[in-house]
Amino acid sequence: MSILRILVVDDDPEVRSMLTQFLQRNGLIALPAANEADIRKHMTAGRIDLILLDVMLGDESGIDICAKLREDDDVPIIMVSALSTDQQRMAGYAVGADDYIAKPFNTSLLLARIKAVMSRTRRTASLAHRRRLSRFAFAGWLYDGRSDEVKSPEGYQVTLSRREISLLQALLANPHIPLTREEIAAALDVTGTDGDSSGRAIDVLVGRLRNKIEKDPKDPKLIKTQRGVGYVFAADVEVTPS
Amino acid sequence: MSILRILVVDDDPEVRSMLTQFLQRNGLIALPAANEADIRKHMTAGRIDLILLDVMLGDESGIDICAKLREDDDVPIIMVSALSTDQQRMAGYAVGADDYIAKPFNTSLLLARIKAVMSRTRRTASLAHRRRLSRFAFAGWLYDGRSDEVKSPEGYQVTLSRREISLLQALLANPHIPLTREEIAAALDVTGTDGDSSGRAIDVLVGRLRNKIEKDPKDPKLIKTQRGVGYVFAADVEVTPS
DNA sequence: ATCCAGATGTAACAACGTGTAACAGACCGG
DNA sequence: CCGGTCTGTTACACGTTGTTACATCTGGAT
Repeated sequence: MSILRILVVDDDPEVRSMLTQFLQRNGLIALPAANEADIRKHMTAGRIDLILLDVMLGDESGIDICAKLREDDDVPIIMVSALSTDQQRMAGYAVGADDYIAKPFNTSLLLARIKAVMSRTRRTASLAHRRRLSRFAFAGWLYDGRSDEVKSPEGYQVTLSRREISLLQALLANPHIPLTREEIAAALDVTGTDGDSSGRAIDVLVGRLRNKIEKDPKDPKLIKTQRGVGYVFAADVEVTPS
Repeated sequence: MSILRILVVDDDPEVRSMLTQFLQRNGLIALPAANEADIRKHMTAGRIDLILLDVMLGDESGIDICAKLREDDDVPIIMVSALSTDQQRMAGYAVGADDYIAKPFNTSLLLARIKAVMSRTRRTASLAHRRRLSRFAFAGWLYDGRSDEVKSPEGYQVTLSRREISLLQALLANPHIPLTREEIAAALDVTGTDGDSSGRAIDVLVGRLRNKIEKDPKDPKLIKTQRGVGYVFAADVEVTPS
């Protein structure tokens, strides 16, 4: 079995250096990266077994990068953050992160986590297939994650706005799991608008998506309201390769 | 396409009860166990898809149990602890735990964690099928747990509120068993309101549900009052897949 | 049998949660 | 410039929920 090649992604050079040295001292190959371009370069240049991906990468969002990586790669990803709030974890899981660890971390725990994730990866032989899955079928509808196209049960293509698609993605990634408005907001845009907004934007957005995909928006069957909690995608979701 | 069977292992019966009810309300089959012997019994008796294993089990150590389980089974294990020290996490990962979660839980995160672990192990096609077990027939009424729809003996759909449905679920899950107000409150809402409320909310809620499903709410036949105890669902309940 | 303290039923009310129409501002293309 | 789309904010309507106050019932004590 070959030595694990870990990609360490952090915009802070000191953290990068410390982590790579630590991993190397523990028998792993550690490659530093500061941003998405670095990640792409390393992954093109050679095999990467696992990515330690910081959530805050200066101008870039680790969550966004994770989501993009997931579109075309199944490499295990451990998200790293100084703030491991539940919302962030949900967002990370929503975009396909394998695990989450908070800074400052116990380095021994980090090693244990890395081993656990790699162990799981090996144990799940078909994990690669799951990570490439990006076509979602639900209640006769079809959402293709690559093309961002949505087709109705009758075969019509339905035009959704950027926000509506993001909301649909968040819901499809968590079928039958109630999502709070904060969680939805976090999944929609972690680094963008101020998350402190106490407005009704999510409700309106949900209403707009309902108007487009529900047979009867006044009696929704797909996106149900869970009073006092938020919204839950109530349809079965089948995920297949696109 | 089977429903997830979760084994809840905790020596504290209150925690066990709370967790199993929460999981059941979310469409999972939850089986309680207090110690290793219980675990072995359940795993011998039938399929277990995932184990929520508390670290501290009275005289027994969850870590030790996890290690032993790993010797001959690859069932996914989420370790649970009130103290999520790094040492404990490391020990858990070292003996093969799949994930770790600290009490008290964010229940949405717990569900997300369960889903993530199950997705990784490819043990489930989708969480979408979890409600197939939950159609309840009683006295001509029909409650479909999948759609949360309630039909009267005359075939009319009756609209129940979220709380009314939760109450009905709790009653249907325990036919002919008197439930105290505290038990009903616990079944209704684990993470919400303070359970110490000495108000009359449960009584009012029961009254509201009676108004909707009793032929004569002043002379209830379905939800009977047991004075000094609480309420008992007096009708026979037949549970079938929906 | 009567009495009564405690238990329970319930109407009324206030606060809260959610749906949604209307509007304004930003943005883009013709 | 104008028109169309997207998006969040605002205001209002309506359903839900718990609290409060009072009426009624009940079971045990006398």
